[in-house]
Amino acid sequence: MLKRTCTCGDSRKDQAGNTVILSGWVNTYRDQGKSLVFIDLRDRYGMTQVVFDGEDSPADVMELGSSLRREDVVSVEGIIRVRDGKPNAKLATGEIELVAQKIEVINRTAKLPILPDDHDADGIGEEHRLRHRYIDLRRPRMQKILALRHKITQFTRNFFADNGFLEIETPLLITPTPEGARDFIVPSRHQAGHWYALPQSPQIFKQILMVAGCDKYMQICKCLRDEDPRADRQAEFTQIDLEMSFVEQDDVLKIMGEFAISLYKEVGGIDLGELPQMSWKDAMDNYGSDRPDIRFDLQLADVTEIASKTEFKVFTEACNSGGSVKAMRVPGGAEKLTRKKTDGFAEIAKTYGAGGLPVVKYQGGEFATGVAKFVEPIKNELVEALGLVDGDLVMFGVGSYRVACTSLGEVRLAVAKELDLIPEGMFRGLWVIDFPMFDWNEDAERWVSEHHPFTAPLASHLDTLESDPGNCLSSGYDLVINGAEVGGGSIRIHNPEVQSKVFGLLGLSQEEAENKFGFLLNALRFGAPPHGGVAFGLDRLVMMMIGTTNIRDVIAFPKTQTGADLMCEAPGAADPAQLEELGIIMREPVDSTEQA
RNA sequence: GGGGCGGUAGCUCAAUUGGUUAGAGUACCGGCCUGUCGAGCCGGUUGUUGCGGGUUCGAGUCCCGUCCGCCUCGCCA
Repeated sequence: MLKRTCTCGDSRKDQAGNTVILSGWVNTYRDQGKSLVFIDLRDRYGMTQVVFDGEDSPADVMELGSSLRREDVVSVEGIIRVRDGKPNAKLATGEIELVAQKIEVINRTAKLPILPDDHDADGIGEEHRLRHRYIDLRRPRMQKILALRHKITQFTRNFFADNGFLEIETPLLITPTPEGARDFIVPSRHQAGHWYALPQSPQIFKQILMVAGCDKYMQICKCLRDEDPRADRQAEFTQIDLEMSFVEQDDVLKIMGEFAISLYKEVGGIDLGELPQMSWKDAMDNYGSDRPDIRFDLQLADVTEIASKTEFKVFTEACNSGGSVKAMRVPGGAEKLTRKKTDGFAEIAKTYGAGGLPVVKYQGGEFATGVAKFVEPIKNELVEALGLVDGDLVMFGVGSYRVACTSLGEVRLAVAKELDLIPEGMFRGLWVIDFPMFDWNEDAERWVSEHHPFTAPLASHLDTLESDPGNCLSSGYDLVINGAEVGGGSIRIHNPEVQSKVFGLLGLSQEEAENKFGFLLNALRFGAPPHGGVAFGLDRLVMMMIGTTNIRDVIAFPKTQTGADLMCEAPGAADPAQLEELGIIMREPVDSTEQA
């Protein structure tokens, strides 16, 4: 084999005259006739133009050169020379070319299902890209993403190692636990009828590592949650998982904030600025979200009290049933937002549980259109409360507190997009803190954890844990950047009695708690230090730095909406003998030959 | 589980109101061309219109079912 001496991204003008060997894929060929052929040879590092020239290349090399087609794999030995023709400004190697002297055609490609060069690949359906991922990943864009992801994990390991964290692995085959997401489960052969669960996160194990005296732990680990995916999440994803002992909330936020800021700066070249803290209540009140996008203003105001003075049934019903009316002033919205557009925003509000989206314009000192006649009696109060100026438009979020806030909060994001209020290239992050401990679930008629069941109540709220769980605040915190949750964590409960109380509030009996979480409760009984930590979503960090909203772009071998790997065709049928061994009987036989 | 969009050549798409032999670009094959770089010019091969059923003289087009992909609500401690 002709062994390469440098890569397709290396050569520059000052190496003219050198003999080198390049190996790679034929990105494109340009056949100019019997005795002049160009190919762009591509590898991970770049592209170099190779020229087969009747005057300078041997005849047999010339002939092989002209037979090359896209994605053939070749090694070429040749002499670097400054290009005869114009340089190509698009290539780092654009000033030189390699004059072929020897060639080895290592592998010719079969008929290509898709083409990998970025220009052609832009329009290729994702289904084809996933099915033929080995070709898709050759694209420079995908190579760039894989490299960035590597840089992020590398930076992460270095940062935390420098700060005294130990990287410790935790098991993949663990015991199923109640609460949280749906588990993926794995049958046990030795104990037929018993099942492992795959971890939703290493949460309990990292806490136990703290009890075990490890003090500072980190791991870059796969987490698995059998829930329906979205554009920015899928069942199998990766967390940067961390835990620290003998710390309070501010200690954790300090070092994790330093990590985030330096990661964005060092790897992404992005200035995050400082990371302010905002309470969950303020985030909900002012931004209608627990992950507020603070790159633009457009804040919400509470006008419940004012709205209760109207005769507008939509308002008064919400007010009388303990709900809220939120208002958002859109500067200049009276002109910019047509009826058609506000109708579109109303659809968004409805998606998030609101009945609709009352709207009113403020022009010439009067309310116009929409619900103008209903809000006329509270005009002065509204103008003052919202600081309305001529040409503004006001949107109302109505419903329960959470519906009023979140529906209008989602509309806020849509309005910002519509009016182009989000500055390009800006990154703004913050810590959202002081989450509620619990949220009341109507269907189950019980409290559910806002964060997770191991989150400690704020010390100042410990007394409300049992007396008023709905108003008990936790020491949970989320890192939010540009409106996306990129990490979250909490100070954990290190007292077995408090942990038992929380399990009790979540509807787990003492017996169930011992049954399901006994090992954690035991660990807490044998000398648990105060501890807390964070988990960052690695996929989201990569997405944000590369500027994509598609999580599959940042995962080498991602899954589809139905959890399939189109390349290896997982999941597949099991061999009946395997099932027999595991003691599993299928209710209906699965056709193992089935094809899509 | 619900809602929405899509599936036609290897790929990206077109195909009038249901109407002749389903087209174009690209890839690939052949030919021409010595400075191209998304090369160009000429010619050619390529179809279970996702799958199954129905309506009709006639279905890519209409109806029903189903599969796959994407977006989304629920869900994601």
